[in-house]
Amino acid sequence: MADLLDIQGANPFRARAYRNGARTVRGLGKDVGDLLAHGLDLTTLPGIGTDLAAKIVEIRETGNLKALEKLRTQVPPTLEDLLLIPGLGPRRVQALYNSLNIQNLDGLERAIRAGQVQELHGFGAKIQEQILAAIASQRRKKPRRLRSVVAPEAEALIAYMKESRAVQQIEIAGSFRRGKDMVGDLDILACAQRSAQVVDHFVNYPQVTRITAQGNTRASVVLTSGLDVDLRIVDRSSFGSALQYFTGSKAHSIRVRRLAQGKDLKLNEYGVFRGARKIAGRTEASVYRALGLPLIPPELREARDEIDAAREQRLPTLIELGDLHGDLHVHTAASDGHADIMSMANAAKKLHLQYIAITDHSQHLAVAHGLSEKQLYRQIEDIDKANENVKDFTLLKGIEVDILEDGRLDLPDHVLAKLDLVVGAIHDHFHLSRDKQTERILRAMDHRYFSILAHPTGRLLTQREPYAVDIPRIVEHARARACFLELNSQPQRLDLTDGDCRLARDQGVLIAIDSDAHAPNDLACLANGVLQGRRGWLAKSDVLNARPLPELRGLLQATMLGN
DNA sequence: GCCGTTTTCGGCCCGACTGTTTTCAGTCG
Repeated sequence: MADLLDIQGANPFRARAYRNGARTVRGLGKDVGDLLAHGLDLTTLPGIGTDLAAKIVEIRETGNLKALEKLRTQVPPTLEDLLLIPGLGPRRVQALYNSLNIQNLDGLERAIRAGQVQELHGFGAKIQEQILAAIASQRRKKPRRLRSVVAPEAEALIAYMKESRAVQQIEIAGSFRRGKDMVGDLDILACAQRSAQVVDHFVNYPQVTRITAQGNTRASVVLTSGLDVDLRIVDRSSFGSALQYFTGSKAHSIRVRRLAQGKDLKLNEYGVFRGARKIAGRTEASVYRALGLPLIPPELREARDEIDAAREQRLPTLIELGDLHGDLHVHTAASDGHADIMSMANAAKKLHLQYIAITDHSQHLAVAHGLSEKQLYRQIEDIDKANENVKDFTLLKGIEVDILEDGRLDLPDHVLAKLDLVVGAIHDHFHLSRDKQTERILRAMDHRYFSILAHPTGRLLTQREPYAVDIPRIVEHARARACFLELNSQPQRLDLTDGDCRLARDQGVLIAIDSDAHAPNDLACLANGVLQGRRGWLAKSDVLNARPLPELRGLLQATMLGN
């Protein structure tokens, strides 16, 4: 709607209202349809008034939006493709359509080659060149990448930048700093007095294949990997406000700037100003303080309700990696892992953990050499022996047991009864209906020995969509059943999502942040899970494996006795 | 189209870079 309204030349603030509303819905971290089903009045959400609320209801009930269909009869929807070309915004697309009746990429290319476009005001040789290049490479919005894939690239670039003496301070900002599981590009903020020198150093990074913009205080490049990187340089006295601005999210920034406006202040990347007088900016904390807020951690800056929470002094103290005492989902070579029990235990000890649970696969998952009942009995003996040989560390006996299609567990009760915990997981029949999949999981959770639901949506980022499942119902059931949900720390999984974690937290359901390690080095993945948990507002007290061993044992036993 | 601790009308985050201009519009983040 917003794109088409812009092209049509409608009131730009009307188009922006649609974008704001869309951003609110996208940023909820929950399915807006679920919220409607639970009776939420959408007009209580920021940026959603009676009109947009009614349109959302219409989409949910009819799968359609009449206003959009009508708009599409007035503005060819193929014009949206033109907006994806860098350098083409609504005004230029509008000019192309109105003056030359250009409706799609093919028409645009023909018109440029025929020399028609250069007749238009504002279309010089450079822009035409740029458009042709973009059409040739079919350049669309770039796919987002796993944060964990970008991380080493980012570290290498930062190390390079620090070689320049002109760089006084440098920090990664953007969605990377907010800890998102996927990032679109890399935003880097540096602090320097001779900024042109830093820009020069940056664009000469050997991995740079293309410079897309270069000025005195900012530059944009593309690396050989295809990653877009933006660099911004400010003076030391503005580092905090620039970091706040460059970290985003966009929606969060807009709300913070509005808050400033309401206090007769102006916030930009150079600082917080009262009239011409700068009252803050050196640190992020000073910026938030000037607005009457405590420092909001980057992971929370998604324009959900963090600003209200900050104002009311009810921001959580977020979980940190060092708060974890153990890991409740670890594999060994007995199934599809690559190391034995003692190797995993020693690796965990090095990370200052006090306990891990050995949870190999069960027999149904043959491809992972899942354990039979007999093999599991044998492993239980192995773990008992291993416990005699480790000091100041405990190995818990567990299993990652398959949840069968009908919701039964893959191993008989008499062997599950011998374990400290039972981690249930779905590894097949991903395409059941949402109701069936949810019922399947709920039934498994009702099993008397069920402790934790592993990777609750089965998603594999960049590879596989989550299976259809009703997370709010599962959270509600976990609360009633007093069992636990896993936040899987594998970089491609990271389910529960941040929004799911928040929901569980709000319901008082404890989350296990597990590595799902298949090798000793894999335990380091816990850092990914902690970051995601922070995005889900989790405090230490919300995390099952942040409990010391005696307390953990009590909670696990209560789960079993509860049946 | 949304919103309100001056407001139900009249505002709406704010600045850098590019290209095409001779002072700025469009785009982008």
